[in-house]
Amino acid sequence: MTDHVSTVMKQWERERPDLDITPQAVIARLHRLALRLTDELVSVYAEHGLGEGEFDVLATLRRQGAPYALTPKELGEQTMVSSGAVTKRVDRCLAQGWVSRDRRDEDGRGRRVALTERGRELIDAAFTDHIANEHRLLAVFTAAERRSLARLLEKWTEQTGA
Amino acid sequence: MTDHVSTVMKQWERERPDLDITPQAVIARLHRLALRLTDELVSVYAEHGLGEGEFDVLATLRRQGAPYALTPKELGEQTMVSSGAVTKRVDRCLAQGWVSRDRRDEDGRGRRVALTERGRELIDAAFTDHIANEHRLLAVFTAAERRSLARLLEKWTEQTGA
DNA sequence: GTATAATACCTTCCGCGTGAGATATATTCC
DNA sequence: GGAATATATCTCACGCGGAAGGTATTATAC
Repeated sequence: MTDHVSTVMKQWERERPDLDITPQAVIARLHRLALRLTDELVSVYAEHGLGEGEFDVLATLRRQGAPYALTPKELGEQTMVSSGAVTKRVDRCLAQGWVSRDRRDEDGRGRRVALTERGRELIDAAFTDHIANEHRLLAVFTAAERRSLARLLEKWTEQTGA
Repeated sequence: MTDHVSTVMKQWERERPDLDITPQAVIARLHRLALRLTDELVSVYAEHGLGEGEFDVLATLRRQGAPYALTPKELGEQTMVSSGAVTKRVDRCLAQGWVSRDRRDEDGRGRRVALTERGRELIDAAFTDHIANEHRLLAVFTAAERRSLARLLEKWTEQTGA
């Protein structure tokens, strides 16, 4: 009860006693935690010379299975960023030789972004470290707590439609 | 089990059976959820003409209680952004007449950022809507689930040191 | 009391994502 | 087949935050 969010909540209870600010116990904490976790995850990406956007692109391609390819549109849908962001992220990966970008024969409008051999090796190494990092971050919890947390988040996700 | 994260996890299980990717059930979901929630919260700020940064500044000042003032340094510590970001956020609030920024007498290096009357009225209205929004977002859960979730997040926060 | 260091804030440049619009190709409807 | 529309991608201007460096003020050491 001595963390930042608790302090903030006490301030609001004093200043706005007309409001029930209990949701903050969940929502504010979740946001702070997400920020903190992002920093932790990004630092591992950085060890492999990857930014968050690049990791996102390479990992998304990798998990599709061979031949590790998607269109920019699919990439954007799966990673939840705008089309402009996809173009730039792929540009950066392209400049490093991690992916190729070709015209698709079936549809001249479409492109096909695919992992190169170097890209696949890189993301395999980075992803291995990434998962180890996630295990480390979750080490606080017992297996039961993890399941409980996963279930609650899943329920929320479903309802909220994310 | 049909949400995006579940799909992604199945892909990884197929592609990297050497890894235990169960942490993703928690971490990936938490990140997606945080993004989605941020969008929901920001849309309410926007109804009051506020961006996330401005809301953050005004709310932080408001919850301090009268006279609703902090130094830029304190503001940055509480909102977890860089000093450059504080300057710009305060600049924007200043331009709208929501805060004042004066030199402090005790220490000529320091400044004192304070809510104006207009700023206080604005954040009081916006914060009321904000809390209603949070209640709406948490309506999925029973009271017990909320407590459970809050407790798990708090435990994680403490351990991680956020 | 003066030189040095520390502190608080601001300025500037940069990277990244967004969103609107531009371009190229494909589809549909007559 | 041609016009209108739809689709896929890219381009560009913008906003925002980070980080490094600059300036002003205060504290410290001698």
